[in-house]
Parts: sequence; structure tokens; C-alpha cells
Amino acid sequence: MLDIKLIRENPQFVRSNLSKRNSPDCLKMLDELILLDKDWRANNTKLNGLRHERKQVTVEIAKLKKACQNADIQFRKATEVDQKITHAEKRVVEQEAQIKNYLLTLPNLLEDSVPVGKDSSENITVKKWGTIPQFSFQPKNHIDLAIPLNQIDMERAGKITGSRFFYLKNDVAMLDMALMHFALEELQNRDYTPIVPPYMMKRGAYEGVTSLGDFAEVLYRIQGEDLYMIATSEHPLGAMYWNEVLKLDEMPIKMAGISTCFRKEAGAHGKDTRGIFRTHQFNKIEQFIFCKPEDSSKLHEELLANAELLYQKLGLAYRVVNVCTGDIGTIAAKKYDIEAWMPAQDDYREVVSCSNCTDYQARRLGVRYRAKEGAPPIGPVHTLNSTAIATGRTIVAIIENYQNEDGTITIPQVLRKYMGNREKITKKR
RNA sequence: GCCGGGAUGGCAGAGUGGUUAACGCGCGGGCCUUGAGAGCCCGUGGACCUUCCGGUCCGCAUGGGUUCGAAUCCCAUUCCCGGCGCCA
Repeated sequence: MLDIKLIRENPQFVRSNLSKRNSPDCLKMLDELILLDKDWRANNTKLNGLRHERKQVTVEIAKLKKACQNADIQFRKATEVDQKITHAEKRVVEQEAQIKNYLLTLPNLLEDSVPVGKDSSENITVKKWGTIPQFSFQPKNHIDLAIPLNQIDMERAGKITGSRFFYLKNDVAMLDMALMHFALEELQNRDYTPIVPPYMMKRGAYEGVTSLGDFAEVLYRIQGEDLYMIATSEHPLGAMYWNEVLKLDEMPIKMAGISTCFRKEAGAHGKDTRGIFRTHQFNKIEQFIFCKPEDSSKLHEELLANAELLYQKLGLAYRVVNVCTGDIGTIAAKKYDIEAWMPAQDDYREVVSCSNCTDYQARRLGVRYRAKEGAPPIGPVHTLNSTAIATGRTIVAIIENYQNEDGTITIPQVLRKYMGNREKITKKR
């Protein structure tokens, strides 16, 4: 959510920033919001005047009653003003709801270093790491490797839940846990607090951490309850301090979220349908930070560096892209993606998304900070989030990058200690 | 799930139908002081208007209701505490 005061005081600045997003709707909304806000303020002032009038009458009645005098005239006046108030209130409440809706829909302001572009094809590669593996044979995709080894069962998952679900079995089931354990240990060594959050959230909390469009497209709702399954632990971690005021000396708060993620993938029909690359359910370790505004740029780089180091330790080649204005999404002011090399696709694919949400998410959530106990709040904090490891896609990368000609898969060195010190994934009964 | 108790500013905690959320702590500013502290004075939730002097409204968990008037009475919901029940 943007600061309505900034919109009032400096509409040109907001307008020129939002125009980089290549979305005429968004500029139209901004113009409508500015007019609506002006009208609301006028109506609100009028309403306050009426309420004042109403209070005066109440005071008169109290006086007359005390003096045992007749107050019929005042009662009549009260009823009259009440009607006007009811009318004015209705309009003001409606306008407030509309304004809130505009504010929840308008996207974040972008940082200057975000490249201008129309879609993901115009993201800028800022770094490449590692060597793309060369195979002396035709490399297979993760499914054609894992199924003969009896490590993944897609068919039976389809039978009980439909497409985009899976059973992980044997070594790959262990690999899933090993990746979680590995990422968690690395982050704990950097003072990130491990947290298992709730896997469901109320709508009100959810509106604070995500954009309204996500409710239909990605979130599973629990029938008959005001609860949504989390799409990432970013959401319950972000909502953790909902409507709270943090103290300066307790920031930055660095957390490592541990959770399964649930996504409808409603807008992804036909994309990545084979295997476990894009699924309705996967495990993920997520990094999340609450910090002072002046620290967020620096910490954004830290989150990226943490994620990069994990992929370096896993020995997976990747590139880092600076996501452009047309692809960045509603809440981020700047976003990096890490894309790992996927041999079967002969391309880099997204495995990490690392965002600086500046004050946008925090303002929606009402998370502010104060200098010390007793001092008044200074303003909204900044929030940042980044994948550490999402197991599904990382498993795909490992299986494909570490495949051997005989169809077995070498286990990356750093994961062996979590997998009984075995070196290879082989066929299981 | 049942019975009982509760939710008031950053914190602690009064107010239990009549305009004003007491007192305190904390925090900010001022006076005093070589300085610090103590002491004293003023201020300290949010929104809106403003000619910058000030003015108005909202705010006592949330949403309704009763009343000329609600932190206070009634109903529903959420959460917390205690007791009972159920449960991996």
C-alpha cells in the first residue's frame, strides 16, 4: 500500500514512477483515487460538522433535563440531524472502502535500479556462476530418471489428487528433507531464527502480505472457514507482527520460515505440466526480514548472497536476473531471481525469488517501529523476502545436473551427511 | 466442545449511563545547572479542516443493537486466563 499522503502531496512523483510499470489501468486508478480522496475529505469534514451539531444538542438536553425543563424542541432537532448524519455517513463509509480498495490494488513504487521492460524477456542478467555440465550422452529429464529408479510416483498421485501432485519416495524423499535441513543449518549459522509458522491464515492478515489478485489465482481456501492455505511461509512470517510497533533495537528481525507451500497455479494451464517442477504443493525454506528503512537495500543484497551461496554449495550453475518493471509483481520495489541451469530444458529456470518490498507490505500490515519504549511510532518498517531453497525445483536441478550415464544420480557432497553418507541415488524396489 | 473470568494509550491501571479516558511509569520539549541527575512546567492515539491561531470528529478487542446520550447496558464474533471434556 502506498502512502496516501505522498499521493496527495506529490502526485506527479507517484505517477511518473507507476508509469514505468507499463500498465495504463494503474495510472487510471491513480487519477480516480486522487479525485475520490479529495471528495472524501470534503464529505468527511461535512460529516464531522454534523456530528458536532448533534453533540451540542445532546448537551442542551442534558442541561434541560437536569433543570427539569421541557426539551421537546431539542429532541426534534436531534432526530433531524440524525437523519442527515446517517445519510452522510453512508457516503463516507462507501468512499473509504473504495479508497482502501484502490490503495490495496495499486502496486509498489519501483526503485531506480529496476530495468524498464515489458515482460520476463527483458529481465537483465546481472551475474552468472558455475559451469554448465557437458554430458557425453543424451541427458534425460528428472521424471525419466526418477521413475525407473522408483523415486517418484506421479501416476498414483494423479489418481488420488489430480495433476500437479506427486509422491516422493526413497532417496528423493530423503533428498527433500536433506535440502530443508541443509538450508536451515546454513541460515541458522547466519543468525536467522528458524520458524515453523501456521499453514493457514485469515483473510485480513492475508490482505496485508499479498495482492488481492492472488486470492483467486493462487490461494486454496478452506470451505466454510475464514482461512486460506499459505502459498509460502513468507506470508505467515510477514503477518506475524500484524498491527504491531517494533522497537529499533530489536531490528533487523531475520527469520527462516519452514513450511509446505500450497498453490492453485490457476493461471499456469499447460505450463510445465510434466514432473515436479510446477506443483500444487512443495516444501520451502524462506528468508524473511523486518528492518529499518535505511537498511533494506543492503539487506536485499544479503538475502541474495545467502541464496546464491546455497546453490554454490550444491554445485548448481545459475544466473541472477534483475527482474524488469513489466515482470516484477505488485508488492516488490526491486526483485532478483536466481535461475538454475536445467539440462533437460537446456535453459535457466527460476528457483529463487528475492524481493525488497520496502514499506509497501508493512504499511498494509500496520507494522511500524519506534525509537524506544514509550516513544511514538516513526513509520512503517521495511520488509524483504527471499527463497532459500524450494525443494521441488532444486530436486529437479539436482537430478538433472547430477545424472550419470547408467541412470543413477550422484548426491551433491554437502547433502550426503543428511542422507546416510550415501554417494548415489540408485534403483530401489 | 462446555462452564466461569477477562480484553481500556508504548506499559501499568482507574472509570460501571451525562460533555473532558484519572493517577502513575515511559517518551519528547522547556526551566534550572559548568554538565549530568534531581526538581518544576508543558506536551505525548488516529483522521480531517486551517488564514498556522487554532478547530472538529473518531478512538476503551471487533461488528451490531438499546438510549436524547454508551468504555459503561444488550446481542454476536475473535482472542487471552482458569476449570472440565475430547485428542496426536
